[in-house]
Amino acid sequence: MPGTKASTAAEARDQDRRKTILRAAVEVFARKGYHGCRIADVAREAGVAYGLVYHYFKNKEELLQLVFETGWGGFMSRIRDAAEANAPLEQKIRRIAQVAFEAYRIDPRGVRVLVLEFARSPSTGEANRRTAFAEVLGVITRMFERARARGELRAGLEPALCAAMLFGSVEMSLTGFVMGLLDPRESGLLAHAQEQLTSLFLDGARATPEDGRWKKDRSAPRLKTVKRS
Amino acid sequence: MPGTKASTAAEARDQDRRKTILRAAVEVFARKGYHGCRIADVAREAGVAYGLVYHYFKNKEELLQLVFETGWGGFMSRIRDAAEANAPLEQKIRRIAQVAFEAYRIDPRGVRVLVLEFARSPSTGEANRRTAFAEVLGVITRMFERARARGELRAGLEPALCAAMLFGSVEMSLTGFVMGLLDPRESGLLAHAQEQLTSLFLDGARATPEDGRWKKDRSAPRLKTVKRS
DNA sequence: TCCGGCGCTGACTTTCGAGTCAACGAGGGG
DNA sequence: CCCCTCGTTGACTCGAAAGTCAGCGCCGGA
Repeated sequence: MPGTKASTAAEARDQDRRKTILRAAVEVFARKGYHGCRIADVAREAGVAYGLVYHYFKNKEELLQLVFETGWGGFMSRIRDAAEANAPLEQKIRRIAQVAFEAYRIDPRGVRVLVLEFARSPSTGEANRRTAFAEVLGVITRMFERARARGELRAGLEPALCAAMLFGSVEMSLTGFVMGLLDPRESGLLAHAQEQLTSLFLDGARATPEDGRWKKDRSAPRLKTVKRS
Repeated sequence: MPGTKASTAAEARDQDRRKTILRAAVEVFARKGYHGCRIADVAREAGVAYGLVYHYFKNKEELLQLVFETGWGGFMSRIRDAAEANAPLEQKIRRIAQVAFEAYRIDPRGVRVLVLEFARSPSTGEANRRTAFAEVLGVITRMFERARARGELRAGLEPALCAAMLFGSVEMSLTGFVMGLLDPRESGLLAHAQEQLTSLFLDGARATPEDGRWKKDRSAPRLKTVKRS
């Protein structure tokens, strides 16, 4: 039936347009932040007319809401996969770190939006960000509860606080990268970050009595200080 | 000289007014966030006329800037004291945690503003928050560098990443409290938080041998479940 | 080639809040 | 007791950006 075919093709083009605009929104959002983001900018970035944005999205809020949901949804599902995997705690934590830093490597701009803008901006009021944090922290808390039940967690540690600390570590590290306070190019810091995060979280920062023990042969133990002024 | 006396008294009253408005600004800011904050709200909260705000402050930006500087400045100087104290790493970390959680206990509203609004909102554009984060992370990074030089830090840990993880842990825990995801009243969680943060950061989350021994077979390809239940 | 619909356009309207300013009145000095 | 100063007031101006809409022109079909 031609009608179906045509309408299908039309719908496909529609979706393309939507995606174009959405991608442009991410771009502008990453560059100028939530407040500095004007619909006119999004339209220009997408190469479409101002009014068209309102054809595809009810208003600015809905647009930004969708930008967020897309990005956050993807991130969340990966985190959830990692946290709910059937694996030892160590592997789960490593995977969580991996999800985060890999996301940054692949799409720094998208991470920037999530970490710096969405996580704290009143887009749909506060409910949104509150829900988002509650979601991650909830998932990770449950991971630690299970770990505790299995005896993988050191005694006396409150799962909810562990979750806050783990996610906080991840998030602030990403913030450091995103803001340029940590330089990803420097001595493979980005690659190192994932392993250090896992290691520090599991075994702590304290020097061991027999310090000098290494899990793995690493060639360059000396890293120049990464400090931005 | 009466003139001096009068002008002094006048100046004192001036400062009172300024403080009243500043305090009102913190209030409104905590309640409605940076974006929802209108000068009209601040004026109403302070019980003064709209125009008077502009007598005491150049513009909205300056007003909010001062709100931040006051709060952040106090926080920073305490953190700096803790990080630069002449004490073992463990004590410094404990003090940093203490500064944060104590601040929350005393003035949740102020912490709310700092943690949820200031830390991530484009107030004076981005420069502000970038500077703020750079400042804390810089101070804490230096703390870890000194610790490493003294042999207090486990080998292979990058100070800048340690700093991001420590501060991230603190910040996300506070976020949890501020957002009500962590309940401070619950079994003394607030008091516990400080100790757990220190303990976990220094010694890790991994169960100790007496908790039940786990081996970390990183390279084992078996993703199959670990039998312990 | 002509027609008709609709995706698309961007100028216009509306809304909203920052920042201004002319005037008011309390209170102190002459 | 009056006037003058200046802190204070809040209605107004102005600009910026969200959101609307009347019509244009592209494209597919006749």
